[in-house]
Amino acid sequence: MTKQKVNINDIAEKTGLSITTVSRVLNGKAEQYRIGKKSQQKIREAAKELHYTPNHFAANLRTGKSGTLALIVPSLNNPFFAGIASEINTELRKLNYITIISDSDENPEIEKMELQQLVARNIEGLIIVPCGDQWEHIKLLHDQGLPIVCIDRYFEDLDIPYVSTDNYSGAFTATKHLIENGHSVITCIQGVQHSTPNRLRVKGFMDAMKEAGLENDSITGDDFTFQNGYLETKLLLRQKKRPTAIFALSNTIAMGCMKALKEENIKIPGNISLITFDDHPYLDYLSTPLSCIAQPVSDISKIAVKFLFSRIRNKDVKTSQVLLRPTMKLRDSTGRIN
Amino acid sequence: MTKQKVNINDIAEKTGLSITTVSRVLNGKAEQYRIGKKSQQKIREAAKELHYTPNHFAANLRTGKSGTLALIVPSLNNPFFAGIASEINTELRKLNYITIISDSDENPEIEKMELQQLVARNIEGLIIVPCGDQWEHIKLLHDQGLPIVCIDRYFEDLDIPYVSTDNYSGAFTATKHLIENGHSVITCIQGVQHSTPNRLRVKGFMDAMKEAGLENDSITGDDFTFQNGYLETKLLLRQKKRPTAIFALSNTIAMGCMKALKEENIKIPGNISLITFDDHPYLDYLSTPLSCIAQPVSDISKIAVKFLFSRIRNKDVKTSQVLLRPTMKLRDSTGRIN
DNA sequence: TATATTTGAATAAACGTTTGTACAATTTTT
DNA sequence: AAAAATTGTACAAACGTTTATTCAAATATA
Repeated sequence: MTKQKVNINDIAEKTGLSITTVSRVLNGKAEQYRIGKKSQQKIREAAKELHYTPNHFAANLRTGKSGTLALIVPSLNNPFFAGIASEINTELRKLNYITIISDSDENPEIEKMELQQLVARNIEGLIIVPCGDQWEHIKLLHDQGLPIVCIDRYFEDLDIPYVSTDNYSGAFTATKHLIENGHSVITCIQGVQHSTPNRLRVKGFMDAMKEAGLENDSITGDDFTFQNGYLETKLLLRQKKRPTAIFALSNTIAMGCMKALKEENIKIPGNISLITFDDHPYLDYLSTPLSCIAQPVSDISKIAVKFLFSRIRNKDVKTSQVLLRPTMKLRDSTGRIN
Repeated sequence: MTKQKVNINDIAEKTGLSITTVSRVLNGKAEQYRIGKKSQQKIREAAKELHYTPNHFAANLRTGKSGTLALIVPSLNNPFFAGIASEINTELRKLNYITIISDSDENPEIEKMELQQLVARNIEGLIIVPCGDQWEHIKLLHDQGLPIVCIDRYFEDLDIPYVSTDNYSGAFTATKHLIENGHSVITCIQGVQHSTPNRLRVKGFMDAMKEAGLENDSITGDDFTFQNGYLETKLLLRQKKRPTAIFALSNTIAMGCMKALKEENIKIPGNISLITFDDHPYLDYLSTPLSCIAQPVSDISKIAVKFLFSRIRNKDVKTSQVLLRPTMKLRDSTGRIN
């Protein structure tokens, strides 16, 4: 209502200089083009006075650069991903980029559509937790030169950079811990089956079992959700041969387990032991503080950003792929059995 | 590397039609401008074949419309805001808008800068949880015609639309519940003091106390954080006259309380009762399941989106401001005292 | 003094769209 | 058969920047 948006032209008029000069000063290229000190000051003052905000659309149309990065996660409702989103968002802001955060809702079709949208918005880079086992659409963008890094979930056989947790070793450690405490009938409740982290966790679990000479056919579940954890645990408890320990492959799954166990009035770790992937502040205050394999969320985020920028700044940097060691946090949910 | 980006011109050339015609067809204005059926089909085919993706920057430069909305929250790390962000993000996607989620880190300066950035990106609307008590920068945009709706926190005296919880009644109810259970020495640990929800919650607390004829000088704290809850509880326990109940004004604060209480080996609700604002799935599984005043997060988000769009579609709709009733969820953390 | 160099700034073309206006060609009406 | 209306499409300007090129004035050099 008051004034229309101020543009570079208004400043040019007000100062009596050309828009070229204004643009250059405002872009910090004053020195490079030897704009006089006085002119510089006049321009800067006018800009401030008129409350000038540059129009990114115009600038980006010209330069092709959008100053925008994207992050796609499978679900912001999962505290693990929310944490990552928060970290990355602040990291990227520091670098003067805006981040568009998208939620694929664990649905590859939505992921593809979002990606389309983002590309149309000329994103300069992408950090993604891919939610399916299809990689073509991602690979395509990568080949076209868009800087991409996968986090958490990734594609082992592609040369797309990634940073994730050493899921295998995490799962192996957790399982071994249970075994060392005398458990031999252990059930693993898994998440999205085809995802790399899930596969490696399951492998870690199985290898640890095998190493101990235990049979390991007890792997169940199919989603990183509360519901999955709840349902599978309910079913588990109806089995003839109940497990003495459960290894939940995520935070959310573990919560579902707890609900089921509570309903059935089964004590942790008295009747059953429980260990989970992913840490969370709440875990410490549960009726039985939950032991877990904690992923280095903050490091993952920071390294992902680093990888992304080395790509952005130098397109033909060689692919970096890294797995970070998780740490086991023992609390009270895993007990000894004889 | 392969092909450069395809534009409307390429399609025009390929079809032998003008870019005007191409543009019109691709924008669904074919009928309006009576473009022949054959031409339409040729254009659509060519677009598909060439993998055309429109350049939003160019389009938006021309139209001034960005197809982008923004959401600013004080902290994505707070599960309450993460939940809201997730909800809103999916709601807005359904409406074919992209959402830029920003985190002001509870810092008004950052909030202002983010807002600047967002405005430069021509956002068409804003949903914000303002983090300070300054409203000028927001009011300014609102007056300039940018559709804005505040959620959770808002400014009572301005005519900016908002949707929030009836914090007063929530706090009143919670306090009354404690009083009815025999508590008379109750401490309220508050969050960001100047924020409207906090003020109203404190008022609700005080009024309930007053109504019961109890003195109510026990209000402490200054931040919606874990640390604040922890520290204040620690201090509280060193007082000569310990409270028998604590009313935490947020989820995060309550977690801090619990940590402190645990450290001091004080049982809930045996030695002290605890009730908090904000619900969370975890609350049910804590050593003592936590009673709370649950905010209707999903409704808040949905209504906010609705308000925003009525503004977007009709600039001079009258301001809507609404307060939603919270519900008290009684679990085990509040006990009777004699 | 004439020429070369430096300093400071402007002109104009692009970026990829959208859209008001114009205008032939065809069909309908008079 | 002439005039009017309809149909289908194109031209060209605009959106707000950035930037390659050009150029005048001031200063230094020969």
